[in-house]
Amino acid sequence: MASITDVAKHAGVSVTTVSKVINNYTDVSEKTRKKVNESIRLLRYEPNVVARGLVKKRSWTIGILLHNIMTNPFVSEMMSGMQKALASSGYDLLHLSANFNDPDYSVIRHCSSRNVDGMVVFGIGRDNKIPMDLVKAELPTMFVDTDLIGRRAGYITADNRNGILTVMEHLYNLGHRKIAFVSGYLGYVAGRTRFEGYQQGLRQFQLPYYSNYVEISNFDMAGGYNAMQNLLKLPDRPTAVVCTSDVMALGVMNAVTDAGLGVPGDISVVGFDNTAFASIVKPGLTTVSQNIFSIGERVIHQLIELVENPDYSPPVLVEPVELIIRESTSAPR
Amino acid sequence: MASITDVAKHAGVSVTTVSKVINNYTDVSEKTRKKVNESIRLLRYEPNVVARGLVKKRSWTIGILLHNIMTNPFVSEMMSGMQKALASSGYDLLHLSANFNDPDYSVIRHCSSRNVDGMVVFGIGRDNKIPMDLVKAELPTMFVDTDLIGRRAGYITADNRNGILTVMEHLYNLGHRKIAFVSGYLGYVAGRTRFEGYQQGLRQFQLPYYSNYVEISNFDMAGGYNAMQNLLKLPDRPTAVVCTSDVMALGVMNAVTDAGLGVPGDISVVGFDNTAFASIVKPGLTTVSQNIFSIGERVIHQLIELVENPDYSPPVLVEPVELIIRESTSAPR
DNA sequence: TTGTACGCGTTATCAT
DNA sequence: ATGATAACGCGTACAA
Repeated sequence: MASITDVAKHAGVSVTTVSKVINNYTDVSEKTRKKVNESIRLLRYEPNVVARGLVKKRSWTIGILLHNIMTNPFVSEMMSGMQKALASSGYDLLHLSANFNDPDYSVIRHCSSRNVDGMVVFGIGRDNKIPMDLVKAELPTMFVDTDLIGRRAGYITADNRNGILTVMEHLYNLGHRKIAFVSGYLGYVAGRTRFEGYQQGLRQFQLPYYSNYVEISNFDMAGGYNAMQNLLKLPDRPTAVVCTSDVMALGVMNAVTDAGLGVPGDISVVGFDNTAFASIVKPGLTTVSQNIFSIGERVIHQLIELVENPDYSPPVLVEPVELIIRESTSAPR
Repeated sequence: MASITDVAKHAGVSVTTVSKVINNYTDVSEKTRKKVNESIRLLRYEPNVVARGLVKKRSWTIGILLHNIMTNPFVSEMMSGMQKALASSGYDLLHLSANFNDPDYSVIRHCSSRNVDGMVVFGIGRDNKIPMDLVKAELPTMFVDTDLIGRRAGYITADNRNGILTVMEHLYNLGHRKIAFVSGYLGYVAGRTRFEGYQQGLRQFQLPYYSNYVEISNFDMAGGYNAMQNLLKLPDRPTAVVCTSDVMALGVMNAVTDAGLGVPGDISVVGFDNTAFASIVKPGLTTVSQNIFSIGERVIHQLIELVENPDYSPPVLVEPVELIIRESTSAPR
């Protein structure tokens, strides 16, 4: 690949002049500009980002750290959104290969070694030191689903609270008064805010809070199944179950069916995420749809803004969600 | 972040000596080595990959080009495999932001501008010029599911042919003699080799080939649904349907059910991919499982080998698959 | 065994 | 308007 020197020689000018043309400096005559551009075209020259980065101490690279990719159904959707936002932005996405088990792995060293301009962090909670390291180092960072902010760090998350609130409203309007809540571990923001939505919903509709109606279990089908089995044992069992994920909701539905009961006839079930399952399962699962694609897009837009503008105030973004009503919810018997 | 100069000053040696220590040269005394390493530790020094890359014309970066991420259910699984293989390899994965619509986008320019060491290409077929550009430029490349090879390019794909062949054997042993084939577009290797497996299976068991039993449709649920509707109209309808994807199989199953027939009672249905759906749907879907995680791992291992060894012969890898038997197949009536 | 000098491809500064 | 020169952080041939 031709270098800037080749172009300079070919055009009969200095390297400096070529650089000026590339970077749209004004102090170069139209005539030389044309000549240089012609040489660039002929030699199929492309500036070397690495060399440029060395002097500018930048890389036009957004680093990303993904943990537990496989267990998260949204990775591909989020990446699609990011890909769209990155297209023709001049930035590429650098998937950092981190060994999360290595105790002396340092994101900061990794990033500065590669001159990474900004970071996206997804699936890594506060229990890990990485987020705080990023915040302290004041490297431009956007967290997804981790409510951490700093001088150069913001975050984005779906509007979990309102999502569950809408679910509660939907169920209340159908006539449900005995509504249970099935969730995975509450340590992450997503879980916590969804639980808050549940509690707020109860208050709003003046329903009592029964701790027996709250089941914290594994964040998968089996977790949902077990949780529902417990709920079915209750003397005054709920007529509706709100789950914090579609997979848990599937487990719940199976438990209901296996107990000889029907969904939604005996018990209404609601999921969260609107994964592909939700529309395929029978009965179709009422659930909350988060626009992950949009989250991916916005993360990148915000991050680039943060990178390029030192005074940009790190945003806290809450992405709206939407209730998708299908067949798994109806009025109670 | 401290630079190599800082370390040299701190240790009271020249920059060269520090460099030699970093790169494990033998011509440095144990004493100075210790001294230098101590300084490195104290200053939390990390060599700058960008500067190093400028000198060595490398980047310790594997570029990846993903097209249509969202429509492919395997991205996250493959990326997990790649992530595992990349951990502690020293390489990071650079997700190239390509504008596929831009006619004068050039992978080669993009790669050489960033000194990308090798490329992984996934979801981009021969109808695009990108793969051939890579082959011609002799940039170390591994294609996934695109059977293209070159002096520095190889590919990896699941053993689609044997996968379908195993399915045919399974159905034949159950007693099926009228076996239909439902597939998406046959332009890609995956589709083509699966079709070859179907044909080979027919020959192997001395079954006739009926073109009416072959339905090419859209690669989604609706496609499967429509295909099955056509098959149901046949005077001598099949007793088993082999699909080239789980989603198409779901569509097929729905069409069977909607026609008042049963799976597997009236018609056995087989999918491909063993996506999460397969085990959740009722009846559970008999399908072929590809080990995408392993494909991801192997792609990276091979590519790194290719990058670091100029004489390494580009591999053609076929990843074994496994038949997962569930409830959607049984002996015909 | 250690260090000097140069080059990698680019941009910034300053002189012309 | 143009160019010579230094610098970015590092690797290496060669000299000492």
